[in-house]
Amino acid sequence: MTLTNNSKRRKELVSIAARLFFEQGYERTTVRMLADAMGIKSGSLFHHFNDKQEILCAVIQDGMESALEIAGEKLTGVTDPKERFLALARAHLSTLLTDRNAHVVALYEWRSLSEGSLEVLIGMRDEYEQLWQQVIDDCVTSGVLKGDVPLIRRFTLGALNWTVQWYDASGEKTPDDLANALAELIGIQL
Amino acid sequence: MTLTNNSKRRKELVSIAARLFFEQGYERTTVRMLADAMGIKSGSLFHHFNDKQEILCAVIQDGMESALEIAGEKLTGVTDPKERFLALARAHLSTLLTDRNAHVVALYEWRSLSEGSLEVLIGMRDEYEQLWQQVIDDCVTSGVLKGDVPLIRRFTLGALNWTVQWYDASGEKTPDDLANALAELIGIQL
DNA sequence: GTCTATAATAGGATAGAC
DNA sequence: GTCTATCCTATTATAGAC
Repeated sequence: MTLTNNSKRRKELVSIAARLFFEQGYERTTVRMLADAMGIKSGSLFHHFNDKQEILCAVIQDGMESALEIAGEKLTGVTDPKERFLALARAHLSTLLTDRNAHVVALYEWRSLSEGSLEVLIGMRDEYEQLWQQVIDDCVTSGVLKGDVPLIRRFTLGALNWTVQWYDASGEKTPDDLANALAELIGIQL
Repeated sequence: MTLTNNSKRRKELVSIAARLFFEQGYERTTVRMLADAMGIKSGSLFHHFNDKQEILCAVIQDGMESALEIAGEKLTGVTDPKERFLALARAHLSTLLTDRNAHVVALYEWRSLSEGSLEVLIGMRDEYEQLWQQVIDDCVTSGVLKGDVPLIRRFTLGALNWTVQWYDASGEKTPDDLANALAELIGIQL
């Protein structure tokens, strides 16, 4: 069966596709490039996916799942609002800058998805934003932050998402350093 | 002559291209779509531009020029560090959310440029970032902000650039409102 | 400066053998 | 699950007339 299966093989292929989509963008990546990187011929790709955009959908789904998973892990057992904010920011930068593929694609290639794929993924995106919303809401309620919660969430995520454009993994700063610096910028200090 | 001329006609075409690139992205916009929107046949397009990517280069150059120009205007005569920060943030959001085309393309379609076009444009980008660097440096020097200047610049620009992804022009908030809110979030209040 | 016509190729996708 | 072979269409780009 070909339709949305979850075979181990398919997961490997999705992971390779994530890398290429991250490096060159979805539109500039051809099915032949994908097949090459996967070590198969382009025709064989369509045994695993119905079309090219289904590959993108799988990558983005994977990216959202990891983001949710890592965020959940890092928040577990943390109760202080400031610490929860920091944990979430670190989780976010970790999936963006360390894992470095699927989550980035999930953020930047949204527009290339077909209507159908969108529906499935919007729920996951909302769930992830809801996580941020709650954490920031706690900060505002406890007086750690001041202002409009959705706006703070969007500015924060914007600042974090944009790190993809300039972060140099071979530099001195770790993703955690960046998370700390952003928290400090908006007045969050432990 | 066709090469990088600056005819009025060409400027019109660049402006139309900016709109399409903004709406659908560079790669998904075909030369036929461009020609259609311009009211000419696709063959005629190549009288004005040597190839498709030269159109992108022209759009990005236009975007950077307006950004620099508007920023310069809004900063003129403003001396207080806080006010300069606000003026620059407002200028930035104005070219991103009101003008809404070329500057956005300049930020988001960078990767589709060829090596050659890159060289010309990198200088303009650096100049624009230098403007931000100085304004933020003044804020840090005068004690309005605290922290690493390049990092603050990148977080700030990230938060602002990401507004493109979620801003709703038909909503209640104006671009100026957003600039104020961001300034407030990082502790800048007049 | 724009048109028509068309070249040249790249891209996504399919069919059937192994 | 992969290969070979191939189809079909979309796309960028050119040539020459008006």
